[in-house]
Amino acid sequence: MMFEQIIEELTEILKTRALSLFGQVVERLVLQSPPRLAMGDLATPMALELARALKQPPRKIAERMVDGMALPNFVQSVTVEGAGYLNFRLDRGSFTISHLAAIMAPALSGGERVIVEHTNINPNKAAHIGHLRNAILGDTLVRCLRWLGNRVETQNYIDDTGVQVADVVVAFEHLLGEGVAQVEARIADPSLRFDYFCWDLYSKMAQYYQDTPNSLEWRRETLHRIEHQEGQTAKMAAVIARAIVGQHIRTMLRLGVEYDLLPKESDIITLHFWDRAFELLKQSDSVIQEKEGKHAGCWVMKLADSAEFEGLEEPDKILVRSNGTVTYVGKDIAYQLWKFGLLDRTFFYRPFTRYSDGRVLWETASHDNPENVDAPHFGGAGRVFNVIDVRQAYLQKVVKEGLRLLGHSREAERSTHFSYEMVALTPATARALGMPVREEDESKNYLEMSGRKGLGVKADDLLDALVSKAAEAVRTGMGEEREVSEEEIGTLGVQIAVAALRYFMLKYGRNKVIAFDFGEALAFEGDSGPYLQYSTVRADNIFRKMAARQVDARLDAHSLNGLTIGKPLGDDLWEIVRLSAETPGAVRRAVDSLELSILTHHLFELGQKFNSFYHKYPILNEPDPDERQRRAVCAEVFRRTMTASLELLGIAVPARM
RNA sequence: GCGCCCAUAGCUCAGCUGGAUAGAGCAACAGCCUCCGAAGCUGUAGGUCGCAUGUUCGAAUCAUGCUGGGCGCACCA
Repeated sequence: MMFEQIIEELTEILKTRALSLFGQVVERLVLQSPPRLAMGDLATPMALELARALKQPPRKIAERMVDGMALPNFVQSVTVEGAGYLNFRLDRGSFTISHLAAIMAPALSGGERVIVEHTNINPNKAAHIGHLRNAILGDTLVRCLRWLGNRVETQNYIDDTGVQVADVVVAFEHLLGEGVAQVEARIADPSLRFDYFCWDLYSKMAQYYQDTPNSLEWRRETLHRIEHQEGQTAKMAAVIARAIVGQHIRTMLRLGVEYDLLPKESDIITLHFWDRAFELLKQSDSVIQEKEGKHAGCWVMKLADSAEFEGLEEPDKILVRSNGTVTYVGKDIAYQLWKFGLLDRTFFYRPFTRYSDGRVLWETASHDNPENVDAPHFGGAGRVFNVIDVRQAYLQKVVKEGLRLLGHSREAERSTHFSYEMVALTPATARALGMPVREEDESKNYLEMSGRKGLGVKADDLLDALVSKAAEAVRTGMGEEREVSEEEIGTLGVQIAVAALRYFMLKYGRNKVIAFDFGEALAFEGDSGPYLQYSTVRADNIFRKMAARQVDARLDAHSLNGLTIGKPLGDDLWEIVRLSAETPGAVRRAVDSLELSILTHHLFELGQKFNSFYHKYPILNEPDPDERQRRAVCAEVFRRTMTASLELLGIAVPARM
């Protein structure tokens, strides 16, 4: 935070100076770390920009800027370099000592109420790696937003009345001829992975529809019964959805992903959220019923007038079908209104499960119940992030436009679609999964996963593979002299596997399609989560060894008060401190741009600098106590920064590696 | 057809609101474990930043137009 403050003060000083010396108002001022450390710690090309307006050589302007300039705390000097850059250097010693006391301190809580909706997997089959990208992006965003002081509520929306659930119900009833009791028996059967079973069943059903088009009538009937909560069919849908959601929650928990609330579509229907939203939309004239044409009888939202939707061949979006049923977008508009507290009704709640720390994961309910009184206040946030892949960009725009048409343009502005590209499979991976790859697909870089075809890598399968590989690495890496229990190997294996997976999903820009390849996902070297863990464990080991050898690191709170650095830090040491100081800025930039890869990339750079330092500058064997102290401070800065930052990524620091 | 996204080293990607000599990882090659544990480190090699024009003191970054690829544009979600 200190570094950001210095940047702020310096920016202010420079702007004021430009105004008083040259009468120039500088709107935006670039002030960033120069490309090489020799050029100082912060630099601005502002004189180059001013040169045009002032018709003076940039260096001359720079020299006038510098002459007699007052500098903020910790800024030691300013020089003019290159074509006319202003380069600032920090007082390395005093900065390091002050920085150490405040590394990665979270912002004070009490900020804005924010809802992040993510995961949102159809509860009809096992989660796959595409869902993992969603959940990991969402969860990491949540962690960063909280660290920045926001009060965040995490929602995982459950579409328990949709076509996908209906299709599995159809398969159980018509393909297998089973009823609710038999489905419940399958769920209770410990030898069966119910979500895996449904994965296969769902793709069989899709195939059946294709071979026997008449069977689509089953889907229509089933969908209707589910939506109207009729009989055994609706019961079965609820039973299936609940069991699968439970499994999804367990899968995500393996990665450290937790939620606050599971809003269910069935409750949105039962509690007539849509009816209310529909009234509002009709009142505002933003939806009309078509009397003729191909949409005759439908209620549509007219989008032709909005600049956002310019050029669309079909500028109208159907919200209510001619048979009177509401589309998904309609329900989503109602849900989005509720999130902002703009719908004059709300849910009932009941606990779905309890996490190991006692925190309750709530689900919505359609009726009052004894536990409802204990539920916290949900919804009514000031800002909403919907983590949904880019293919739904158009629908998310429609939802946003719905808010705007209802006069809630502020909320529309504060609705953010956190979009990201899909996870696809390389042809090699698809083949490895036993999927026939068509000849025309062979030359492609990647193939889209398909739930209907059963083509995809299941989340738990990938995790299992990662865990066993990590455990194996622990086992072989430990050597014989060390006693490691199987239990500890298990723990370490999971921690390392999760690090590899979370980092893998975060390190790519969100607009990049990830062509999933087992080899790359299983990599523990180089630009990877385990690399960061390893570097941190190394730092921890240094201090553990120090304690064991009775060497006082002199880094406790008391010693730090009187700590002096002595000689200034050399470049290799200082670079670590400066990168550490830049980390909060990296978190902020990552959240502002929704590019979480900014953070992983920054931390990787920090890790590299540390590993390099680790080899070059031994600490325990350094004879000079002052030099040893300087190096220890550096290692301490690193481990505190990395430990706190890994927490933001949902990555644990293992006890050993 | 219209809209959005992508194109940077052999492969996978960084490159922050335009700024100083375009950087990593993997793969390749050459080194480093009696020395805080080699999941590591050091070095070598590898680039017409898809193409063209333009804006600018300055363009991988901005604008326009191309080329190639992906995704959307359902009374599915």
